[in-house]
Amino acid sequence: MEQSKALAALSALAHGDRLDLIRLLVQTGDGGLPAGEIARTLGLSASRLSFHLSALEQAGLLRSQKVARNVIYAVDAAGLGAIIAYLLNDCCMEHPEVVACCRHDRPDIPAEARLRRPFRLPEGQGAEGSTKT
Amino acid sequence: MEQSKALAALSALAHGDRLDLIRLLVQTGDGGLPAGEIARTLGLSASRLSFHLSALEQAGLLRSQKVARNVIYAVDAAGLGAIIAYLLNDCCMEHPEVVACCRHDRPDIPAEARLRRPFRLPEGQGAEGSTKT
DNA sequence: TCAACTATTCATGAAGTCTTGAAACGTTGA
DNA sequence: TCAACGTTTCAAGACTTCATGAATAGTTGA
Repeated sequence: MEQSKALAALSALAHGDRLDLIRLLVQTGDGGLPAGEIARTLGLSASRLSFHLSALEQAGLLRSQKVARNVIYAVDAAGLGAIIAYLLNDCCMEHPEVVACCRHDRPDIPAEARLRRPFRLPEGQGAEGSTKT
Repeated sequence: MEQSKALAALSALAHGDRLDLIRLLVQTGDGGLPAGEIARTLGLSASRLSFHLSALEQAGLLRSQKVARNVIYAVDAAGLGAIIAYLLNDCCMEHPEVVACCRHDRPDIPAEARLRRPFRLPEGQGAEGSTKT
């Protein structure tokens, strides 16, 4: 990963609402959520959410897909993994103590917390199958 | 780790010069480097470097120690590990694909690259043994 | 005590980001 | 065709961060 992309991802993550947004979408899983649902859940105005969503999508941390009149957002796991890998490997050179600090197990996170609230579209509305530009 | 601390750390990391600074100090190891040496290595003005150093130290990513007329800076491995752990565990809930993306081995980083250029003080100048406020 | 050295702080202006509300755009169903 | 809906875009102002050079402060050795 280039440094410029890493900087874009770190800047995108350095904001409370956007961190909440990532957490929500990680919990939701690959199905993702439509923008309006995210706005209601996080209590954000439509325009503010749209601003945050596009910041995260431009940074490669989210994917979006237009479905009917909704736009469904989901985390881009590869993008999230890449920025963490950048910090761990490129930046910290796999420094043994850094690695030790962040690779401890977390038995306190129950498995069901990881993929809750899967989003289901109303019947009859299929996905378009391609990622939005 | 609280979200406010994570945000401070992410903001501090979202800057090219500061990422270079972390990389340099990770490579240098626990001995650290004095501010002037860092400024010369990275080609930064003294005031600009001081600004970046205090941003990183306030975010808990560096430690400093006054030694003779120098201030020696070194990475805070626990702090660096904590922000990576925050992203991986608290934010991404150990999402399997995210974890898979960032835990691949990196045999391309030679071991000697991790702790090069250890800094040695001129003889007779001992450390004060306490971290600067 | 004084000059040299190391590092930090301060003031200034430039540049960038954030928030808000209004307007615009495309989709859907009547 | 038209109104309702979901979402994005835009403009303006508030706020924050950044870069620069000058001033300040502490340490050392003569």
